[in-house]
Amino acid sequence: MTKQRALILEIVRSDKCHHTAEEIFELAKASLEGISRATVYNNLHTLEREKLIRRITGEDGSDRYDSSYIPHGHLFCTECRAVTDFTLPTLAETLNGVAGCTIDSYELKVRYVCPSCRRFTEN
Amino acid sequence: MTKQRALILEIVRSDKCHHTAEEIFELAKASLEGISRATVYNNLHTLEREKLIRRITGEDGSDRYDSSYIPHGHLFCTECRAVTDFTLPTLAETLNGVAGCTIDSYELKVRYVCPSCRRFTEN
DNA sequence: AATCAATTTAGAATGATTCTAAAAAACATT
DNA sequence: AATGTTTTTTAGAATCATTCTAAATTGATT
Repeated sequence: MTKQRALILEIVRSDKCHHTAEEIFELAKASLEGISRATVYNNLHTLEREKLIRRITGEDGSDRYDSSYIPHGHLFCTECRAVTDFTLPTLAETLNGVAGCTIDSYELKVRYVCPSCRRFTEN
Repeated sequence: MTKQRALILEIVRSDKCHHTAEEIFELAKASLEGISRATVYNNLHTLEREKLIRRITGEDGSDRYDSSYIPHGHLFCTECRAVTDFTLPTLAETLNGVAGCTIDSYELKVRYVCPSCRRFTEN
């Protein structure tokens, strides 16, 4: 485990808000002067393959990374772009049934207008 | 409704396999000599906004388009890249409950190894 | 210290998508 | 059908996230 990889894992783990690779790169540079963008991408892939982090494909073209490997869904507010986690305890089981085998993983993205944005847009 | 838009809608509607924008562009060119790539992208966005087609963010960087606007999930085989539809009749209701309001839409992607690929990789 | 594999680096390359500004088409009104 | 207005189309340039490349560095092992 190189210091670059440890740092990137640390950044993803200590983050509540699903950063993009670019954001992680910026954060990493703050601690490790000369780190390269390619290193960030390489390690994000490696860590994902090792199931230490999870990738979620964002609404805006760039992928985001999530520290929790526990399967869960994401609520995307179409107004303010906030991302909120939620869990659906029985979904993985249900999907195994649908697929007819044990699934690798799932990604559930929900588009909605979050409560605080709803206050302004309604009426 | 321009002839370009009608053609693009027609292509998406008469397709079982979730084409990419590029594939739709190629198919469109076959019918309409000088159609531009930008027109394809513009219309895919417009049609999506009008809820006539649905966009799904594929596993491989490029978006795909789906003729069915009925909410449903997609099974992605991680071996052969095949995409299969499935429905989970109660999911939309469940998600309304989780979100605390009527959701706009959801996207459920499942990664697995499809039955025919499983035959080869197992044992 | 020598060796070999894995990792990192900077920057170029790629590929999907978006943008731009001008031309064409569609539409509404007379 | 002529007019003006709005929308759409077009070709190509620009952008942006990501991947690739090849050389340099690091780490682990003998």
